[in-house]
Amino acid sequence: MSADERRESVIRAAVTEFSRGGYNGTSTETIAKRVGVSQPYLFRLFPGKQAIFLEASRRCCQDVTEVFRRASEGLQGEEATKAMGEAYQALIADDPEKLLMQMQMYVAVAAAEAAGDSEFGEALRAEWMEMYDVCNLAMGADAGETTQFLAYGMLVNVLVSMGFQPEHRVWTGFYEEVQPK
Amino acid sequence: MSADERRESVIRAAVTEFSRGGYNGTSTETIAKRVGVSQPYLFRLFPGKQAIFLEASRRCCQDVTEVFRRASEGLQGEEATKAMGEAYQALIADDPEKLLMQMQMYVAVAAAEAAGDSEFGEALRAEWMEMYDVCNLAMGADAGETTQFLAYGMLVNVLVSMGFQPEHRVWTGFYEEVQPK
DNA sequence: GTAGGTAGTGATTGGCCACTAACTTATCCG
DNA sequence: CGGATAAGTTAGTGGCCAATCACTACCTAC
Repeated sequence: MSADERRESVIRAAVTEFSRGGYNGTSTETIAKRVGVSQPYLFRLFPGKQAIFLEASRRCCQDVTEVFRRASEGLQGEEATKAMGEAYQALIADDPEKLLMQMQMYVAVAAAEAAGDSEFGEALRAEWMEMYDVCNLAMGADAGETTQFLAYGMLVNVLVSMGFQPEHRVWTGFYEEVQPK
Repeated sequence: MSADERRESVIRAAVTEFSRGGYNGTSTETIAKRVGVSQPYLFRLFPGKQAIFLEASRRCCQDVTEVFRRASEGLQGEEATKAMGEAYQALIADDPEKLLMQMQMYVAVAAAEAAGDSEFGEALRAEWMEMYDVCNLAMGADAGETTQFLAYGMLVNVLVSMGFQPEHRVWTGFYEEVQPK
């Protein structure tokens, strides 16, 4: 297998593992095992652990952005919002990794920033803004709408991370908002 | 100093340190240093590291809940919403720890849940619901309103964690929503 | 066939970290 | 005084983990 192909599979494995354990809670050994490769070899493919995490985060952002882009393709306004919301729900349902990895990314950026490393955060803020802009475009460049849409998305992320089951009363406020009027 | 007083100062130190480094990125040594006590002594005051993290998370939730409770005291509907929003902004401004600790809590619960430990998450879900209920009460038990309020709060948390500066265009959507009309 | 590049491994290392055990001091009370 | 109880320490242990180094196996082109 070529190095590029390996890198690709490392990134995929890293998303899975980091999404569960976070940056500090995931060993490079764990990732290597999932890839089916020796642990030292990861350091040939990437300069270090942080670089792997960065690529995994980036990939995760890009995947979510792509879901939004496709869902909103050719649509506008309320229709786009609805399509994107549903697409995100579907994404979460069969790939909660993506959601958890986002959460891990947020705290990792905070930690890096606190440690004086701004490059890491800068790269991921850029990635995040790409997602923002895709949403914003679909919403007809209405910043208020975009913000609201993302706000609900973030609450979903948090509630899922916290392990609130779908039947829990904490979710009732969503159905009211999404369907009626 | 009595053990109870020490425990109290440990919790406060733990909030500070865990909010920066997260569960796995913060050593008990770091916390002990901040308290001004030897590291092994922490294990006399608490059964283990996770217990310290749990108490720190709990405290953080309670503090935020208390801010909401006080801000909304005697108010209702839109006035309560506004007061709580402003109170939260103020809290973030001079105590970003609280916000970061929340984020750390979310991913820690996800990790614990993934590792098969549901007690930890259950305790923190209960704490979170207390906050939810305080908001919900202030909003006249309108689940839709409550959800929306918390959704914006979560987006704020995420954007601050990600290190977006106040001047960044990502924040424009907020002012539109909060002030005009 | 041999020279060089590419994919990959085994062994190791230095450092950290949660947690334990055993010891020390100090205070309070009869 | 004496002894119990509570606060706190020093020293140590076993385990993990990121990163490095030196090595092997294979392929390709001359």
